[in-house]
Amino acid sequence: MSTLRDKILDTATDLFQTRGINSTGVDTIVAVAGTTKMTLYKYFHTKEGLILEVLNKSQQDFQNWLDNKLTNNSKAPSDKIKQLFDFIEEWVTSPNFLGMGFIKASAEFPNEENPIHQLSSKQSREFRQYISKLANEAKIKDADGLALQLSLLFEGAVQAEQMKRGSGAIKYAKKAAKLLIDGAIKQ
Amino acid sequence: MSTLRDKILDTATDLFQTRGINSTGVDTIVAVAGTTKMTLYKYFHTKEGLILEVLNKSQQDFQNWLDNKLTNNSKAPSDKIKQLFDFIEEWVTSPNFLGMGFIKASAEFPNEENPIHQLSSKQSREFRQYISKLANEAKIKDADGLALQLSLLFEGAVQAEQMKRGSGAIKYAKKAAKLLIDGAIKQ
DNA sequence: AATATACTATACCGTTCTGTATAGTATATT
DNA sequence: AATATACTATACAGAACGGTATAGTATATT
Repeated sequence: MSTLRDKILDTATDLFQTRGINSTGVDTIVAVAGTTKMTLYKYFHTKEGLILEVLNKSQQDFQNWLDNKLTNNSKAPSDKIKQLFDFIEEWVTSPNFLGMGFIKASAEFPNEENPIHQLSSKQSREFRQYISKLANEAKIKDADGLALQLSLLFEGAVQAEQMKRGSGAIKYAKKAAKLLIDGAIKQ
Repeated sequence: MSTLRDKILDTATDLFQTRGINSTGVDTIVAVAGTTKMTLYKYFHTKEGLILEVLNKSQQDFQNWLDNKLTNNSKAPSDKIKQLFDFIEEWVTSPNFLGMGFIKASAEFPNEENPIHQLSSKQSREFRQYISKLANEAKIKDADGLALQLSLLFEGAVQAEQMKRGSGAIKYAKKAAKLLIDGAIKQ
């Protein structure tokens, strides 16, 4: 596997997050990555293809990181859903945090017919299903309902943090999540 | 007051929401509005100026609409915060709903130094303060905390609806909001 | 020594972008 | 009749956009 391909992917990921996708030209990407357009277009047939790969890799990285955190720290199977927002807080408050790819992408490509919007929407749905799985393992009755609510808190908190770094929104999202989870367990 | 200026403003608002801000050129705006670039640049000195005015007007319209709804329907002063998500639901599920301007704009202009990002951030903060005022009038102790949590639910639900129209997310946001409000009142 | 692979360098194509310059029309005011 | 105002029509400047064509280099494989 070429290391240049990864370099382009990583550079694009960073630039898309910090400058926006539409505001980042391929000339900028190759200049920062230290390569040329010919190489970029060898690995990624179009800019749209590159964007889709960036989104996929970002989401995979996040999901893998979160799943490892939860797996390595939970004793009982019902611990995971309770610890979820602890690790989300860790992720959001990390100095490396640049935002959530699919949230920004869906805003830049608002048309539901657009492949980038569709991928974003799919990733959001899959993340919600992941939370739903955690809720099910914790024997929560309305697992899907709780998962949807937690995902709203999550996306709201990420949105708040994207607007103003260090907003502290995640602290309150965590509190709200605890209340909702406790309420759902007692049912 | 010129009617053409308003026509340009309305057209830009619609196009920015449906196609994205960066993806909408001024040529498209004037073509759809049925005028010319000379007229657009007479009223708005730059595209950035137009964007800022579009965001301001959108937010004013939304806030006015919401405030009228709440004022005309609340008997006791504490009713407003309880009815908040009823009207948010009405707004989100309306066929005219195209998303929240400042949420999309902040994603398209992620740099916190950017004037458009800064306006978006300010609008989000002001909306949270508005909710905070409602919570205070309802004699809720941690009014700011509750307002922040409700704003996270709000932005999360809007985000969800922007990703997939008819997601039904607002129903669950409403339930969660009721739980959080009741919890905050009992304290 | 010959060949394949990976990559660089550079120039270019056609299009779109924001913004302006120039000239002309239609309508209302004085 | 003269003038101001609002607007249209069109062409263009200068830059940036995505994407390609051509030629050449450096390295490893056979």
